[in-house]
Amino acid sequence: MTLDEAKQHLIQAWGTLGSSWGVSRTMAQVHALLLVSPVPMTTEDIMEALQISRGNVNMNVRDLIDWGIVRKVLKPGERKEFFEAEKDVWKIGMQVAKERKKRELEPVLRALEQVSTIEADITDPDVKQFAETVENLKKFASNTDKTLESIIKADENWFWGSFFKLFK
Amino acid sequence: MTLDEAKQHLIQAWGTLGSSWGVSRTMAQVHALLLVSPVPMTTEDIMEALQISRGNVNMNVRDLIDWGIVRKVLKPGERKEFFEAEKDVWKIGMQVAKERKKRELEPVLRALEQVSTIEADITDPDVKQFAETVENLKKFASNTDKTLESIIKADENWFWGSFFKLFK
DNA sequence: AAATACTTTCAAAAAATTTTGAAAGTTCAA
DNA sequence: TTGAACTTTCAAAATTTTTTGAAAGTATTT
Repeated sequence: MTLDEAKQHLIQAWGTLGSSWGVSRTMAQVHALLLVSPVPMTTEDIMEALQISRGNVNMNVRDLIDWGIVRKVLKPGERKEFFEAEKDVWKIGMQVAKERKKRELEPVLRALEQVSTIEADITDPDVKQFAETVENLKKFASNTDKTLESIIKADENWFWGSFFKLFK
Repeated sequence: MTLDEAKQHLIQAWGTLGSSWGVSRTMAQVHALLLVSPVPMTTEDIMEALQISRGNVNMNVRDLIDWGIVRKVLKPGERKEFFEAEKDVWKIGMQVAKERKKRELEPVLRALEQVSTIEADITDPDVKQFAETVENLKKFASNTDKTLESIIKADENWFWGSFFKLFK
């Protein structure tokens, strides 16, 4: 397998996997492409490499930037914008965990909170059962949320931890 | 809010959230419906409650059974099949973690493994960079995999743990 | 064996999502 | 201020996913 073949493979695989992770194929492919590119790429480079339209590249790159795993790079003297992916896999993982928590977990919690304001006859066994199920879901979701939060916080503290050690 | 309104709310919310979790809206709704139903439901009940077709109910219920979070229940004397959701939220979480690991993480690992068989000039800095990125992805994915595995194993052992204590 | 009461399948239709590309918008140099 | 070099937007088109419903399949009763 040559380097280019291997890259092609990885980009395709990442794209396929993207769909099962709830990310569009193209967004995953753009990410993979930038991830394995040794240098930042322009919109045109990405269009060329993945054979997709300008608008498509623009939207997907913007989304990746929103996710915090791709950065805009401006080269002095160049008008064009270049893009590069975060290469530190741990940072990518943390960023994705953070975003998914925000986008997926927090809405669940809000929805459960709203539903648990049900004011009905607690003696009704059906109401009791429902309230209990919702309560359990809430506990589970909020535990998951807190666990993720502390992992993320611990990771962010790591920097400050080493930073302060310099001064102790 | 009445009980039925609260149930409707939860089903709708679960459906919306499903999409961002890579699960189809309807599958999530069927799951929510069964989760808040105090009794097992038939295909017809589900059709009626969610206003969807027979085939659709059949497929989504089958998928939920594949995921291991819904069970077929046969009532003596009844020809129809009834369905009920696993109500233990921790068990649901574990089951979902287990399936997602199998369906999402393991394919990533296989794809990375395949790509890392690249046989190219290691002195080429581009090849080196690529190999390193893939290596890091592999490490991260396999760490995640192992962590999940041990949580799942620990959870499964919990039962045997208490079971053996009875005999010590 | 035939009728009945179900469940499953799957091709076609509908719905949702993604992609395109041309037009509008922006930025900057001259 | 104008024009060149880019980026962004968005309505329409293409694609993918989901849903439907009728036909086929299966099991049970008579």
